[in-house]
Amino acid sequence: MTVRQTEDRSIPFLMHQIVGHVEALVNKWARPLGLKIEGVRVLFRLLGGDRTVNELARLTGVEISTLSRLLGRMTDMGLLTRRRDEADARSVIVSLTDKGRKMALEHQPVYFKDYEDILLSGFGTAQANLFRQHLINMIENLNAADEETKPSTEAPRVRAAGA
Amino acid sequence: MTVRQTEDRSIPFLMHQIVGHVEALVNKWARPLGLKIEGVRVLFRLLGGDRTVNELARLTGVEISTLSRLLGRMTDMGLLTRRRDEADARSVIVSLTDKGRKMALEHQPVYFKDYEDILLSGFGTAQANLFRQHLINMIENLNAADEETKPSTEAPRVRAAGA
DNA sequence: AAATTTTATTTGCTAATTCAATGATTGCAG
DNA sequence: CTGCAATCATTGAATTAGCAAATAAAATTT
Repeated sequence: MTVRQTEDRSIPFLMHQIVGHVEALVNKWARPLGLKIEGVRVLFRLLGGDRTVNELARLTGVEISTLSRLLGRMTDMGLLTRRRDEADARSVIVSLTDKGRKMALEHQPVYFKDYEDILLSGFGTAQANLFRQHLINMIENLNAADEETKPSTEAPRVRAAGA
Repeated sequence: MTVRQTEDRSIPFLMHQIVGHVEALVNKWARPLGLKIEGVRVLFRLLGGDRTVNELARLTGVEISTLSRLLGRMTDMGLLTRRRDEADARSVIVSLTDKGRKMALEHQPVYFKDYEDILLSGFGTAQANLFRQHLINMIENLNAADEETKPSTEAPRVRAAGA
């Protein structure tokens, strides 16, 4: 099994391996709950308060059409509810049901701590914090790279020419 | 878009975001080639020599049945070939065709360097190396965690150390 | 205010992904 | 040698992903 025998030490690939491994662990763990990692993310995210579908997509990294259907399934499971936003009827607000909240609270420590602890085994506090900061810097780098790719901030006006 | 507005600073989640972002970039880049990131990984991996399907699955992190079908598609595209291993007729050996090798060589620098450079922007050499080492340590931690979970067999089945 | 554009969510369609089952081959104990 | 378990790869069937189109409600222009 050991994913060791690799010549590819590129950072993107190493991170891919780690993330894949952790997500496999989470999936395995969440299976008895009838969820996969995306559902787990939604569940715990909602613990922080109600969200619109759009916000959830941004916050969990799940593609929005995928998320829409996932929410349907989780609603069927009785874990959450959807209702129109009265203030802006385009939006749908997603909330946990009591059942969903109970499930989330019960497993919260495992999800938020255990997997990180496995990764950080042998790391000192300072090291861990530095590492976390590096990750945050990388996200900023990626966002910056996106900006460069699409410098159309000023005149993106595309007149509807054809169909 | 900026994936910034999140309270979740857990390391698994941060890494998930980064990996997702990078993979989206690679997918976008690889689209004109008719590939997605899994195909790109297979292509570049084979540059290091022929591999069995099993080895490729391990080395690329692609699930094996997914990989099997992916190899079929890439074979249809003329990028690689499959043949039975004469020594062990259970295995199938995958090789690049000339076309596949040419494609890989042509794009190798982009794949192996550009995305890492984006992530590491603003990092010093020492920082980058330290970060890389941390990632490697994390992979070892995950492998160790796997061992604990399945203490079934005493004998560590470490086969084919250096294929 | 009518027309147009933008934002928010859902759905249709196609392709890809997954788990589980199968077929084929090898390794090994008796 | 024979039977049984393990390994390798593929495939069947059901699920899921992701793009684009559809629907609907604001926001903006004219």
